[in-house]
Amino acid sequence: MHWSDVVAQRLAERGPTHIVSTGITPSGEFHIGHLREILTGDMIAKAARKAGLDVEFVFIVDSADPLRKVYSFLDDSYAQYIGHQLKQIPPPNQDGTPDMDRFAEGVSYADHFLEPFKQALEQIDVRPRFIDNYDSYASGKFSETARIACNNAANIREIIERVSGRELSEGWFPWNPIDANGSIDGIHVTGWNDPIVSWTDSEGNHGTSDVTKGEGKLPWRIDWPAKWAWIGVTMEPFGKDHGAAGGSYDTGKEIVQLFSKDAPVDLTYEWISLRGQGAMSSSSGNTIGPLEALSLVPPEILRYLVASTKPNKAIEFDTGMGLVNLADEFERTTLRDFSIEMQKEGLSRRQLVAIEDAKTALELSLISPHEETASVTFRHLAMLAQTKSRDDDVWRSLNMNEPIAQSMKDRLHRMRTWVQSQHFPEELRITILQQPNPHAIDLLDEDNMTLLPPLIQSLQACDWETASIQAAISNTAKGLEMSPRHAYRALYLCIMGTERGPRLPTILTELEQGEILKLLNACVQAKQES
RNA sequence: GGGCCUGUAGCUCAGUCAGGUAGAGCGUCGGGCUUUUAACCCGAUGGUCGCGGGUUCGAACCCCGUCGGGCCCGCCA
Repeated sequence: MHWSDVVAQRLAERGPTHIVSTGITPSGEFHIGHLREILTGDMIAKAARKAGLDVEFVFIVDSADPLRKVYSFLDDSYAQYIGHQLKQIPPPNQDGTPDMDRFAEGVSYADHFLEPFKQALEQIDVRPRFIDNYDSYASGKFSETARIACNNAANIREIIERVSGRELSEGWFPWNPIDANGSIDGIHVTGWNDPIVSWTDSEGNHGTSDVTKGEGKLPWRIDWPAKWAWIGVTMEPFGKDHGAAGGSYDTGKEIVQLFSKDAPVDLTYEWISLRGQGAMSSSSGNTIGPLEALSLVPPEILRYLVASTKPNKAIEFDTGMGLVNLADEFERTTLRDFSIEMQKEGLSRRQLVAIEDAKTALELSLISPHEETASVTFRHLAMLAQTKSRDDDVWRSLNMNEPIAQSMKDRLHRMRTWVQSQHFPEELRITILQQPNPHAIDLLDEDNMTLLPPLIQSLQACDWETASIQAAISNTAKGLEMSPRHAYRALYLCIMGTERGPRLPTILTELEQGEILKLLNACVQAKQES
C-alpha cells in the first residue's frame, strides 16, 4: 500500500471527518524542503478523500513568530526588529534593507516571503485553506486556549520539563506578551489575572497584555497544540526536528489534553538536502526555491519526487543528472498500463504492491486535469532544446502538429531555462570542439581512420544542408562496405569528443563547413602523429 | 547523555510492518532497427542483502549485539 493510503487508513479508524494541517514560519526564503511538508499533507488529504473521508487541508502561516536574528540576507538594521512578530515588520529590499514604502502599503515581512511560495503552490496544484496565525491571535481564535494555558501554567511547566527533560527558567510563563517596543524578547511576566498578563520589559517599562486579544503569543510548544485545538486538526505531518523524542510533538500531545482535545495523527518526514551540499538552510543561502525549481522542472516531477519517496526517506535533490533520471522515470511511469500489469498471472505479493504503489504515486503526481500529450523524455527534449533554436523546429522533429498543448510548450520553455542554467549536467551538454580532444583521438580505431579521409572529401563536396550531409556520411561508409555506425562514431569523436551523440546532420548545418573540415583534418593529423 | 533514520547489483532505490528459492530502473556489454532523435526493441551482465550471534524446517525480513553513514533533541520542514 502506498504511504499516503496507510495514513488514510489510520484516519479512517479514527472517524469520518478530518482536518489535515501543515505550517511553516515565513522567516526567510522558502525552499523545496518546505514543499515536502505541504505536498505530504496534500497527498494525505487526497488519499483520505479517496478513502471516502471528509477532509479539509489547511496551511498555517506562522506569521506571529518573532524574527529570531538578523539572517545573512538581511541588513544589520534589522537588529531593531529582533523579537518582533513577522507580520509586524517591514519586508526586505533586494539589498536586505527594510522596505518602508512597501510596508506602508501593507506588505509585511511575512507576506514578502509567503507570496512567491503561494505562486509555487498554485503551480503544483496544492490549494489549502490558508490560516494566518497572527490574524488568528488578533481575532481571538486563541482566547480559550491561551486562558487555559495561563490558568494551568504550573501544569504545563511540569509537562514540558518532564517530557523534554529541559529545565524552564524561574520566570517562565506560557504567554509571551509584546513589550512597549513590539518585541516579545526579554520580557518578564509579573502577574496573571485572567485574562490579563502583567509584564516588565528589558527597559523597565511596565504594561499589561490581554491574552484574548492577541497582545502577544503562546510559546511554540503551547502554540502548536493550541492550534490543533481551535482548528480541530486531526492529522499533521512534520519534520523530524519536531518528531524527536521529547520534542514539541511529545509535549504537545499532553498539553492538548488540557484543551480537551486529542493530538492529531502524526507523520514524521525526513528532510530534503541538495545533492552534495547538505541540508537546505535559508540562512546559509544553500537553497533552491520552489519557484526556481519550477522554472526547471514540470510540477508533476516535483510531486512525483515526493509521492514516490516514503516520508521517512531522506531526499537528495539533484539538479543535474538525478533530475533527468527522475523525469525520465516519471515519463516511463505515465506510459505504463497498470490494469494490464495487475492482471498478469502469478504475480507475487511484492510485485503487486510495487505496481499499486507506482500507480498511486503517479495519480498523486498528475496535475488535474491531465492533458494527453505525446511522450518525450527529458533527455530527448534536452537534446532538441540545444540543437533547435526555433520552437517550431522542435515540434516538427517530434511530429507534433498545431495546436501544440500548453503543457508541452511549458516543458520546452523550462528545458531551455534549464539548459542555460548552472544546474544543467555537462553530460548532456552538447559541445563542439575547437580543436582535437586527445582522449577522443586515442579512441579512434582503424575503421574510423579508414573512413575519415574519404568522409572529409565528401563533406567538402556536398551541399551544407541536412539531407546531403546525411547522404554523404552513409554513402561514404557504404562505399567502403562499412556500417554508417563507424562513420558516425568517427565524426562524434572528432567533433564532440564523444562516441555517440544526437543526430549529427542537423547540428552540422548550424556550424561553419570550413571550421568542421579544419577540425576533422586536424584530428586525422593528430592521430597519425600519435 | 536521550532518540530517530539509514546500510540490498557499478548508481538510485523497492522488498523489512503479514519470514517461504534475491527485485526494478538506470548504467555496462552484445544484437536489431538496411540514416543514429543520446530515441526505440531484444538479449546478456551483475549482489557473501554492513558484520556476528540467536529463534525457525526456512531469515534481507523477527530478536540480541556490533560497525559505518546521516540527523534531531536551543521555534530552522
